[in-house]
Parts: sequence; structure tokens; C-alpha cells
Amino acid sequence: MLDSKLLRQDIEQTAARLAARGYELDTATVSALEEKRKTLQVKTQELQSERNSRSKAIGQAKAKGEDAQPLLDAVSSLGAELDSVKAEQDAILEELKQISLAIPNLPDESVPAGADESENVEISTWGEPKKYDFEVKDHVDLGQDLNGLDFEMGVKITGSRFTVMRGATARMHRALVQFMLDTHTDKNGYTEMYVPYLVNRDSLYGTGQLPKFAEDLFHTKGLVNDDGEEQEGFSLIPTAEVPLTNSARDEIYDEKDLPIRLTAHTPCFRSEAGSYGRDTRGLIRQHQFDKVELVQLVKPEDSMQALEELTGHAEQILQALELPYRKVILCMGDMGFGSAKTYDLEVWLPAQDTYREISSCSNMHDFQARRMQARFRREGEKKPELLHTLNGSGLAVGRTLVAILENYQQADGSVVVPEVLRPYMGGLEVIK
RNA sequence: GGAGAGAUGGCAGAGUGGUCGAAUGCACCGGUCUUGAAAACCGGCAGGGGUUUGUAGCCCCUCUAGGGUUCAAAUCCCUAUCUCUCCA
Repeated sequence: MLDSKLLRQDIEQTAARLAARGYELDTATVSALEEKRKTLQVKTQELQSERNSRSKAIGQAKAKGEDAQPLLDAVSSLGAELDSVKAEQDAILEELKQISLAIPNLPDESVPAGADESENVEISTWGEPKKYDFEVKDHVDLGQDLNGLDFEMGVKITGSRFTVMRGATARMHRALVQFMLDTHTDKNGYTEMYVPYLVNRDSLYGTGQLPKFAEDLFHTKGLVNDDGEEQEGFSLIPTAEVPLTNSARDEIYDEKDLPIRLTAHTPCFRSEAGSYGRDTRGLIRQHQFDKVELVQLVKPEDSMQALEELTGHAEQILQALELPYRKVILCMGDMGFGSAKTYDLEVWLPAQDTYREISSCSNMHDFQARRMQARFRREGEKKPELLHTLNGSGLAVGRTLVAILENYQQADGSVVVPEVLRPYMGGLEVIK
């Protein structure tokens, strides 16, 4: 959510900055609502103030044993007027709130202009795509031939976009998780967290999945209580960003406790609404996939530097696994809803002869913090300030597995286990 | 499964209709004292929002959450959630 001041004092400039990322702000509607809001809010508060002072006078009169009846008569009509003005005010406030919740974040000045994916800008590349003197297989064929990936079984058990892993492949998947978590906790200063995979509505509003992206989530029905009433349901997390970042909701941290760095391994669940037909083959786009997430809570002045560092932490995993990748900065039009600046890391997939996203690292600025009221207090200051929040994948585990299968394949269809994973796999060197 | 009790500021804990956003203690911050520290004493110490050029002033909202009664609600009523105790 943006600072409401931006919609009151500088709406045209705000609209222009939003337009650059492809969002059209209806300034006429918002300005008109703001106008009404101001009038109604002032009126409501005046009436409340009057009611309060009169009530106080009645109290004092009664305490002195005086006749309060004249005072009571004088206040009798106030209630109805207040109710109607308040109702009007609440309606306007609600309308403005719904609009505000649907406005995306303002892009940082360092973000390149552009409408979509095609205008993202490559920042750097790492590693050389390997040359193969045989015809490379994609991870689907490799995984099936190794009896490690079973797409049919996933379909049988659940449905499309669900997959079963088996044997050494499943173990490598697990090894990747352990390796990533160990790296981030031991080397990069993150605290490992275990978090709920089902979250409530407040959390989804906090990180920005709601109200706009409800259809991307899997929602559960609420539990039924003793009286037979259904409680509000939960939603499966689309990323650990949701529980990790929401740990800061309604908190006020001491300056000295920052930055806070959190990591967690969780499954992620996405409905993939609107992506029919895309990436239907293989592990790339699943309804359920595992991810090791990185989240940072930092002071505003530190967030841009923190984004560089966080992205570096994700890169570190790719480098340790010796997977060629490139770093891309997303243009304004391709950024996620709450992001002020995003780097994508794209890993080389030889079978697709291209780079594919494996991590997305974003500085959300104060966008989520404002929704969550996630704050900190500077040493010696009285007023708390909003934090800046960042998140990134470090990394998407399933896609990392895909990258390893494809990049480490050999002519006979076996796959070499990357050196750093061998300790996590009982010393196994090759999956055959 | 049955029967009760409770949810108040960072924590503990008072407050059962009328200057209560809330006593008191602890913690914390500032000061006095001290060579320094401790102790003692003095002072400060909730968040959100509106108005405004204003981090000034004034005002509004918030005592788990949502409804209700009332001129007036932390306090009364209803509902939900959570916690605790006892019995089986």
C-alpha cells in the first residue's frame, strides 16, 4: 500500500509513476473520494467531539446532584446525525481502502522502463553454458529414464502439475534443501524458521496476495466449530515470503535488532490460474513445489544495499552448484505487484537452450510494511517508522533439480552429483 | 466429554456505567547525587488517524475481535476466537 499522502498531495505525479509500470490510476475518482472523505471525516469527528463533551457535562451535573434533564434533551438529536454521517464516512473510507489495496508499488528510480518481460535488462552472466558432444535430453526424459521423476503417478494421485520423485532423485531434492539452508544460516547470517503452510487472511493482505490475487491461491474451507458454524478458512502459502514477512506484522523492533534475516524451507502452492498450456511438460510449473526463501527486514536507508546482498546470497547457491546463470533486472512493467525493484536469476537449461527463472529477489520498500504495520524505533526516537521488507528465493528447489539434471547429464543418461551435494547424499557421485 | 475462570500498555496487575487512554509495580529513557557504578530521589514512557506549512496545537479512534444497549462503555448484553483451572 502506498502512503495515503501520495494520493492526497501529489496524485498526478503518483499516477505518472504508476503509469510507467502499466497501472492506470483513476485520479478523478480518487480525488473526488478524497474530497468527500475529508469533509465527512472532519464532520464526524466534530460530532463525536461534541457528544463527548456533552456527555462529560451530564456526568458532572449528575455528580453534583444537579438536574441533568435539560442537558439530556439538548443532546438527543445528536446521535442520529452522527450515525448517518459516520455511516457515510465509513462507506467512503472503505471505498478508498479497496482502491488503495489494489494499487501496486511505485518502482524505484533505478528500474528500467519497459512494458513486459522482453524489456528486462541483463545485468551479468556467470559461468559458461557447457558444450555437449551428444544430444542433450531434457529433465523429463532424464528423470523418467532414471526412474526418478514420475509424472503419471503425480497425475494419478492428485492431478496435472503434480509430480512424484523417487530414489536418488528425491534424495537430491532433499539434499538441495539442506545445502541451501545450511549455506544461508551458516554463511549468510539467516535464522532458520519453521512456519505454518496455511495462513490467514490478514497475512495475505499483509504481503499483498489479497485482495487482488485470490485466484492464484488454494483456499481451504474453514473448520466447523461445536455450534456447526464454519470458521474462516486458511490459504496454502504460495511462498514462504508470506509467513516469514508476516512475522513482522504489528511489531515494533528496536533499531539494534535490525537487520533481521530469516530463511525457511517450505512447499509452495499455486493455482497457476491463467497459465493453461504454459510449461505443461516437466517440473517447471507445478501446483506444489519446494522453495528455500530468504526474507530481510531492514531500515529504509539499507534496503537497496540489502537487495544486492540478498541477491548475492541466492547467486552463491548457483555458483556452489556450478550452474551457469544470468542476473536480470525486471523492467517496470514486469515487476510483481508489491515490488519496488526486482532482480531475477535465470539458470541455464541446455535442453531448452535458454535461461529460465530460478530466483526472484525483490525490495518491497515500505509497501508491505505499511499494510502490516511492521515498524522499528530508532535509538532515542519516539515515533516508530516503517521497515523495508525484502524477499527472494534462495532457491526454488524443483527448478534447481531440473537445472542439475540437465546440466550434469552424461552421454549414457546418468547424472553427476554436484560436489557440494555429495555429503548430503551419502557420498553418491552419480545417479544412474 | 462435563463444569467453571479469564483476555487491560514491553511485562506484571488495578479498574464493574460518568474528566479512564486507563492506578500501581517492574522494565526502559533522561536528570540529581557519586571519582565511577549501585541505591535513593525527580521527570518521562502505547499506538493509529484527522486537521494543518508543521515532528506545534486541537480533535477523533483503539482496554482480544465483531455486533448491541446508553447522552456516556475497559466496565452492561450478544457472538466469535484464544488462554487457564477443575472433574471424568
